[in-house]
Amino acid sequence: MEPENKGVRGSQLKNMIIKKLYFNKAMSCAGLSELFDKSIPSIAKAINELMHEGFVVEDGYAPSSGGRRPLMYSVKANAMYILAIALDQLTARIQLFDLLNNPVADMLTFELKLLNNSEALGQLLEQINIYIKQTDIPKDKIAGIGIGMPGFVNVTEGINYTYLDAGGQSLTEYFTDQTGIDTYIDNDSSLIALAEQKFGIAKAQKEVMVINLGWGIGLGMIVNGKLFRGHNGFAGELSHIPVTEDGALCECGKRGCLEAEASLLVVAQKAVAGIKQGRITSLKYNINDHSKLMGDAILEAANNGDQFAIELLSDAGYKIGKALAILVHIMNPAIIVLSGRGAKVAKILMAPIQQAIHKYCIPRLSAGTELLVSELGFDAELIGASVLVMENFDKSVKAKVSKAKKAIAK
Amino acid sequence: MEPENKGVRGSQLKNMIIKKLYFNKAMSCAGLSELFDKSIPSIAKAINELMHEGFVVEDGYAPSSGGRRPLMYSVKANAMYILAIALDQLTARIQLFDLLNNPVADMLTFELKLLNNSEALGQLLEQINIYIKQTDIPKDKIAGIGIGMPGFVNVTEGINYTYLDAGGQSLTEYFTDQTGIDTYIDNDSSLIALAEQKFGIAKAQKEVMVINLGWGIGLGMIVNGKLFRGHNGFAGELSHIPVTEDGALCECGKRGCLEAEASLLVVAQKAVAGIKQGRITSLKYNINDHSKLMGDAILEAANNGDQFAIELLSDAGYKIGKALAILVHIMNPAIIVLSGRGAKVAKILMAPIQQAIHKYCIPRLSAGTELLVSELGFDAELIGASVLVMENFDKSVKAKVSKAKKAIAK
DNA sequence: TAAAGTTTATAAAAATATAAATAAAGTATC
DNA sequence: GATACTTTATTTATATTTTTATAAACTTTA
Repeated sequence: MEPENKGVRGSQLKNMIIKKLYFNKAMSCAGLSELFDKSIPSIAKAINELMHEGFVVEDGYAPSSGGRRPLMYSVKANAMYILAIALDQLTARIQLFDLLNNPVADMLTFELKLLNNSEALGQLLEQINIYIKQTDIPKDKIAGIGIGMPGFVNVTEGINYTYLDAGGQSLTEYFTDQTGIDTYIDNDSSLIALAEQKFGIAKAQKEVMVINLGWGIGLGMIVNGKLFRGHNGFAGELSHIPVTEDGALCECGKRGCLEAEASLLVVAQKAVAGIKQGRITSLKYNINDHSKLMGDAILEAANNGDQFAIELLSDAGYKIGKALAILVHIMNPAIIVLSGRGAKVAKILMAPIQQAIHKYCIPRLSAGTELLVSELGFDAELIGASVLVMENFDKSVKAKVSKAKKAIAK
Repeated sequence: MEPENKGVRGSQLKNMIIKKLYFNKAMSCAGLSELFDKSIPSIAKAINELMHEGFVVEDGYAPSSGGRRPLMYSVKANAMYILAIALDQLTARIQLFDLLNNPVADMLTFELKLLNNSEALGQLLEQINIYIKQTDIPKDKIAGIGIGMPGFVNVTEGINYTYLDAGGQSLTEYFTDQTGIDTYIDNDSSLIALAEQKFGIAKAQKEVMVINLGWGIGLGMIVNGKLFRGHNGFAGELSHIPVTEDGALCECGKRGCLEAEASLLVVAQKAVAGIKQGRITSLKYNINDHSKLMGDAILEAANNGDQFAIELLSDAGYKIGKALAILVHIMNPAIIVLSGRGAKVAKILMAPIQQAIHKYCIPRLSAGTELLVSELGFDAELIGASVLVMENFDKSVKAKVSKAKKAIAK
């Protein structure tokens, strides 16, 4: 009876509603009306259509604020699904979520070396297709694929300049073509920041700095409520900020860079050196051990009270705090979140970081910034990948229309 | 015949058009339609009304881009006026502009000491009222008053925490009430940044850092095309970033802060000390000279080739460059603009600043950022104050309506 | 406990914006 | 140099959106 598509305009609003409900759990017509600056009848019409289409469900009445109670609406969890993928240098994780961020299939983890591995791209695609097939969910029910990855990522072009070279071709185009599902990519630290701001400890905050403590030291920046990437997408390069005069030589050629002084990899190297010099510690150094394994061992040992490990991490924490003090001066964030692999020793890091911030910040600035530890932990990047897809959800219709027009023009 | 007010909705679009034409000189119906995502008839209707109301004029045809030439529309220069005010610690400037940023009356400059001067507020108000009366332009023709001032400014509350205390009352409310004209305030460095991005050398750029080289070292940040102020409005606090280990003691209690090492005031003090020690220079040190006068003398001397002055400024420039290197790592700006009082020696500062940026930045980042010198110079703050008013122009109608509603509710 | 004031929801009429058709004024192509 | 194609502008019919009025559900106050 009704036309299949009611034009870009109407479905634009509906997509905006779905997106908002994904992020905000439940809202009333009145609330959405206020938010989008549309009349209540317009919202009510859109909501009714969305209910008929199976995207939205009624979700009970909210408490009254002095008048008639609003009927709340939520997104229907299984209306669509999102495929989230998190890569680090060595491992890939794939996980399908529903619209309430619940996993709807077991997570798939597999080794995927990114550095100098020309087959990585093909391997990842293969695993994605296998994973989707195995979940038995039709592809058109998957709203999109979000991929978080280390390296310098150009989000608009969909290219990673560091890893996963597709011969200059856009990675997003590659995956979109090969899977038939809209794909979006971003830097791992950026996605962790996104996750913390949408569903984590920095929820709804507008100025948030998220530190990704891993083998390197990453920074994801939320500025004015949105991911900030800078002019060329290279913003947040905290790793090469100087924290000591004439310190260790960094790969970049300078001395005293944060990454060369305080990354988990450096801490591990210092641990190995210390053991060789006979430091008493519960850490065992095996000549065959990869320093990345040593890194994990240090986190364990520190949490178990090993003095040497704690000492090393405290030293690293103080230097991180010094860099954060500079960051606070420039950005004046509401919240700094410690996230990533190193978040599990956050309790040990907190004190020296906070101490350095207080020492190196003018009080007015340090007083305005709260230092918090991630609660999402290891899941942050996957959640962030999921968020990335939904962030683009309301844009997709318009983009597709203009894309189609361009294609026709050719 | 026609109703006076055609509702918030229609006039909202018209205000958006006026604002856009103020910033962009001339645009066509088609261009505005694309920009605001409104149909051409809607735009045409609004434009016609604006022409009847005397806000907009036809501005000839633009060259064809392969079809019928678009008829361009511009804002009518004398449709409204803007009162721009620029304060520094010692002096106030008042200037009335038309909508093409042309001065429509002589600039008024007068001494106004901000520090520990409880009468400053009243004096400023008096001069404003005198100035307006003298121009003979009716108040309802003045779109707003924009005031730039040093100190920590809370823009939303309209309060300056450092100067011009109005007993906790909002400065914007004070001036709006006392003059009958909507007033907006902001930090001087922020307004300089705004001016550079709208009408200066960084025009239309989205990621811009503007350095206000004055007695202190200020930073105005344009992020994602908009002024960035941070969570508490304190962002861009470049002055207390460490640039030397164990350097000069700063007012803030730390050592080696940029401001304590490289501000114009410090350079002046170093000059005085150097002369006392017998350095050969064209600079003359009079025991009665205020060090601020010495600062101006140094700028002169350096431009005239005085080696000592150049040496002092080069040293300061290198330290500023060191701080900018950090800024570039974090913000990845497209452009850094040198502006403010010190811009007149920019040619001397450029080399050491650029040198330090190259030395302390990883190449990928320094390559993406251009270092430029302001062309607006001393006018920047006034232009910025004018921009501030127009930035708020499209918001005002809605804000007034909601404000009026609140007032009625009481 | 009744009355008054809020907030939310729905259904009608009224206002507004848009798409489609048409015209006008160019450029590019053969 | 005529024809086809672009881009811009105007008009009209169509579609959408909002206002206004009304009702419903609830809190607060007298």
